[in-house]
Amino acid sequence: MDKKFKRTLVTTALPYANGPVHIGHLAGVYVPADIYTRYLRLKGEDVIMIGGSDEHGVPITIKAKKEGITPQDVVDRYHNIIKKSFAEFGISFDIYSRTTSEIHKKTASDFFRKLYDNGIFIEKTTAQYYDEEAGQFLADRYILGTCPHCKNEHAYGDQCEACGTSLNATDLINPKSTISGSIPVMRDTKHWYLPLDKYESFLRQWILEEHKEWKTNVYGQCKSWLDMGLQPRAVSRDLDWGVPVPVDGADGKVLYVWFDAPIGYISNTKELLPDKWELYWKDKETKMVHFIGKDNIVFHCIVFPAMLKAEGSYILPENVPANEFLNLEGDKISTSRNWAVWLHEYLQEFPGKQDVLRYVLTANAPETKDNDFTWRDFQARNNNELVAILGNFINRSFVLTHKYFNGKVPSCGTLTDYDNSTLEDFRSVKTEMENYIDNYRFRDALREAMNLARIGNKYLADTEPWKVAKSDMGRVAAILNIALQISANLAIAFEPFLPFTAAKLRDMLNMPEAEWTKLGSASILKDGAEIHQPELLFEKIEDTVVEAQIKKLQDTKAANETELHKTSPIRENIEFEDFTKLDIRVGKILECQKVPKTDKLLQFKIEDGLDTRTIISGIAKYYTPEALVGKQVCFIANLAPRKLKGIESQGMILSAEDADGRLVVITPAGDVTPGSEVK
RNA sequence: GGCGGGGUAGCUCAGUUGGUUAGAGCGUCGGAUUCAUAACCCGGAGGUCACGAGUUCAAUUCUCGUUCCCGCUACCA
Repeated sequence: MDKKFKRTLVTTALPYANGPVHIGHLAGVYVPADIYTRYLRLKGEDVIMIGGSDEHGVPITIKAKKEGITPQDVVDRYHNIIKKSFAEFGISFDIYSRTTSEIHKKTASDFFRKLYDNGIFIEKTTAQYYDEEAGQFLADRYILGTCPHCKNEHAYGDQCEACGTSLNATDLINPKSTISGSIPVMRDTKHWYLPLDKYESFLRQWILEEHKEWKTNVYGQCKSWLDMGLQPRAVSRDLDWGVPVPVDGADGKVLYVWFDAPIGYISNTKELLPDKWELYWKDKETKMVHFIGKDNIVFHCIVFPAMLKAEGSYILPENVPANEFLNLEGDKISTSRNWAVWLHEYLQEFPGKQDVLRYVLTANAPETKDNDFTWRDFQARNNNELVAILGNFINRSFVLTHKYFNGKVPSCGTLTDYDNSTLEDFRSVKTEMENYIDNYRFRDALREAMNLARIGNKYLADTEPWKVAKSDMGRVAAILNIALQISANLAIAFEPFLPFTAAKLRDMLNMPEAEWTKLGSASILKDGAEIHQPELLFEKIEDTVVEAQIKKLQDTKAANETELHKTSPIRENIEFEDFTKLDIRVGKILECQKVPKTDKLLQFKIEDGLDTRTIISGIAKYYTPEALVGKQVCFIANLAPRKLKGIESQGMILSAEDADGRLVVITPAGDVTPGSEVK
């Protein structure tokens, strides 16, 4: 799109306030967004960058319950950590607010109400678990029961953490409310749905036809969703933590967190600019850009635009430059496994080194595919690039100027052909960088900036002012003038990427303002202007420092291993009668085949002594059908039948689960008659 | 299983609307140099562009199949 815009609205994915921020968040969203915003500001454009914490949703209420504090306590804690660390790291939000703010509650509520009044939503009544004692509906996470898969008695309604299986609340055996401990009952509840299907043709046209320039990963995923066909999505939940549904008779219902969260972008803009926020959200000449990670593509490209379109008065994003994921030392970053480099810890352990991390995360940003962050790479990029190329060039320019010209910018006089070709080289950097940044290619833009320093180093190496000084000081003056002009250019070029370093460098150069328009100019510094003594911009990072970080991660890994291999405690005793209710038998596998269109399911035909029966079992990852035919297995014969992928499964084959999750079927040690009871 | 993204030099990654010698940074080897944080500068080596088939005068690039990694989605009685 070659449209001309008057202003830019940059939004950054709202971090979920149930944990601190890590390098994956930074590389995927906040560093690129900050670079983009700083760049536009430097060009003098009208731009605002919006951020905030996402503070609603079930996981936060669970965490609060676990720790015996209120949800508000939880979000207060993490919101403050996140906000503080962002500020310290130099992410230059115009506002960093939160979805528990009053202004957000009102904005989200009004937004819902407008769609409601316009008859956009579909109302649907479904049956869900209800806790009669507590008088409320139960989110899946609030229901505990026995996992039908691994028999863990502490499985949640959405997932069994013992075996990793994702569940429906209705799957649980002996469901119990975690709030009151009572047995929940099914009760009808009404919810509102956004009919995404009605916006399908609009989205098709808008994305697939009008935004072919979006990144391939973004465009591809949108196309995938549109081709699958969109379904209405519930926008409300039975929960007491969130924005209440502003409709009569909706007591105990709140906006579903994905509906609530993106509206946070609007609320936070309102909070920042109470009088002119609409300019940024409703004027066609505003360019809205959502910075997100790849896990958020659907919400920002399909769901949120459908919401905005339904409302009617808002603009839609011009681009959604989603990044892929950053791995850490070869493994996926994981909050729950503590496999991460946490921003607040980094800031403590590497004081004053914000720009080093910003540099590394940008130079190796996951712009087109998942990338890997390693501490060795962090060290190498610092020592070989920031110290050796950028820091060193600045230092030698300053040292030479102080040595030969008492710290005053010498006048350049007449230029040689070589001087001119060097000036030519760095003049083009501005256009190159603009081209890259305008297309969200920050890694390439950063490389261009670094090339400026390479040009400088080469220039000094080729012109050898320390030799020329013995014969021709006029020539030395010209050389150092150019070296200092390159330094001044570096102070501008690096400002979006390394704001702390750029500020320090400007200070050393006595250069109060960085103006993007001057990038490429060889006359930024005036003849005779005084420059300060050089300070080192970067320092080497020693082996011991990165080794300590690697050790820390290894310890985490070891702790996770231990945790994984810990045998779970024996559950509470049951009566003999409870045991006799179970009818476990030995059966012979007559036939076995994979259930089509599934990864994990095998379908068995089993001789049970009286007849044959069909059983489905999720062990396809560990057994091929051929390997099991003819074998004898133990199975539960009186488990209520259940349909899976349209096939009725009449029982459950017993397996042992190893620490790594591998399933091994239980077979009798010797052949027995099919149908024999297991006691 | 379906869909999307990816598999390119020792490492981390670019790129190719199909066309001679496929790039960068780092690492490595060699040279030069000493203003500079043992830094900089110059040069070399290093790739059957995941695998197999097809289309084509020509495929790393297009098509199909296989395989591995990541994400979304279905699924574990």
